Amino acid sequence: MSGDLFAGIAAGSRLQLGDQAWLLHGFALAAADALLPALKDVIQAAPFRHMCTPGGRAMSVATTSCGTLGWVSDRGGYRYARHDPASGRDWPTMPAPMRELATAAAAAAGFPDFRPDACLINRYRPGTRLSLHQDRDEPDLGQPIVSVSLGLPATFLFGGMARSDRAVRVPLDHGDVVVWGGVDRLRFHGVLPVAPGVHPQLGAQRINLTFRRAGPAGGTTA
DNA sequence: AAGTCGCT
DNA sequence: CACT
Repeated sequence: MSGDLFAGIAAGSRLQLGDQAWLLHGFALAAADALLPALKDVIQAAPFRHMCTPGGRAMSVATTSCGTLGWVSDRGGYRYARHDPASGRDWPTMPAPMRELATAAAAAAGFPDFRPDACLINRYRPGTRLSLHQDRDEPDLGQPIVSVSLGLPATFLFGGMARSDRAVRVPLDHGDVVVWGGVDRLRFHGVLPVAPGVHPQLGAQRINLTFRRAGPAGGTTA
């Protein structure tokens, strides 16, 4: 079973998920303590909310964002917005410890010049999930996606270029980071329903940070 | 009418 | 499966 492939991964090891896709096991563990207070401030300024898909259904996962651009979804589609539609205000600034972690993780995975301007923050309570999808709303697909797992464990699905392609199941724990870009940038991915549990630091939830470059290539969105 | 960062 |  695929779980056996991942069963004995040492902290700090890098596991290749594709030509340009990596699981960096435990990469965020050291940074997590500095990250969590900053994250708490972000969430206070821009609370989690349930967005609707263009199909008109509410996502089970709750989302918010920080950075100069935030990911939003409604009946009109997916897009990046400069303002939080719930408040009309700018998204909270991306805290430096978050940005630096993302840049370091990208570099460790072979993407040395990652400058994220958006961080989508997803909150998974037990039972919630995210079905297979592509991240394709960013203009510069040369920049990777950096995904940081915090709190409860989950099973990440890493698929192919078509939704129907078989997906690899990747167990993710608090502190794990997945990076994908280049030829793997548009691979379908998702998260299986999160199992009930309580994490010592985060309680009954998993929080995923996905860092992206959502503004123009190389440009200074801020 | 193909596709759904959907659900059962 | 049902909805857009």
